[in-house]
Amino acid sequence: MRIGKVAERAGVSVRALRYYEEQGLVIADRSPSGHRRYPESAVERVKFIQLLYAAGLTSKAILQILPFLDTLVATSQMTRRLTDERARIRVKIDALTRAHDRLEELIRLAAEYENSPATCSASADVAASHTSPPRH
Amino acid sequence: MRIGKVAERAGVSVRALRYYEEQGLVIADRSPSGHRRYPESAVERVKFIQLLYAAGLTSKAILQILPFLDTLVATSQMTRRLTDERARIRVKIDALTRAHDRLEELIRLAAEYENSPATCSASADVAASHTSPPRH
DNA sequence: CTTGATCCTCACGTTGACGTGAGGATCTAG
DNA sequence: CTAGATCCTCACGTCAACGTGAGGATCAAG
Repeated sequence: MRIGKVAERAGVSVRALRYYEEQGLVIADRSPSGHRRYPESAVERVKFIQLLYAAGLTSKAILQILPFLDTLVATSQMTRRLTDERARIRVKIDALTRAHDRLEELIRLAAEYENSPATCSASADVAASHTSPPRH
Repeated sequence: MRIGKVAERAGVSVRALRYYEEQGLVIADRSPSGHRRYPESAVERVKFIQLLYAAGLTSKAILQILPFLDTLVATSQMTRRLTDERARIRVKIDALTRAHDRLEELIRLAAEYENSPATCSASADVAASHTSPPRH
């Protein structure tokens, strides 16, 4: 498959695919004229790479993990990498969840304000609290 | 309070605080000699800013939201900003969760391999699947 | 009064995952 | 066989949230 088709089917840019090759994430052989040729499996591989990028992994970290997809051989080091990244993702999910909940709290306040703009100033302390439960 | 103390208590660098001021996120008045003076409330404010940064918001986006913390006046535009950012965070949580689950799947495979390296090649298709459930 | 800690303002450096032409070769449909 | 689509390789640009000195003023304690 040519690079444009892979890009389209995987939902990334052509430039991104060249970058992935540069980083060693995807290997493409070449046609006699030098054009990249990808196997069908490249599409799923790129989607997986995108998944990890979206989770905040760096290309170096992805490069450490990809061999497992190819060989399914799990050294203890590979297992540790996988669990380490999973842990990192968990931490991020927790941080995002805290931010989400905090925004939700503010949105509730905003809704209260819309219902009765004049009588909401008593809730001002809630906006300043960070983790503590309501202390009225 | 001086900048060093705020940095320490909020868990950020002095440079970060200067940057926040540059972005209009935190206002500090100055001593006659030009040193920044922060109110106590600055610590919580900076922690809130950090929370939003950690959730992937840009300083511009945070700048749009901060006035609500100060005034607790919710225009319809403000409410929309809050809900928009909450939605964006949700999307990120979902993406992270997908990556997390995928890694978990791989970790299970790795564990299987460790238990019986020779008999696991039959699971090779699992590593290539993306969203589909086990189809044995 | 002095000294070490803390603060100030420029202003350039860093990092990662690409974007964006420049300039040119190759492919493919009609 | 020709033209438009697609591809190639450099190689510099981007953006955001700071890091990192340089060079100098200010503060707090003894």
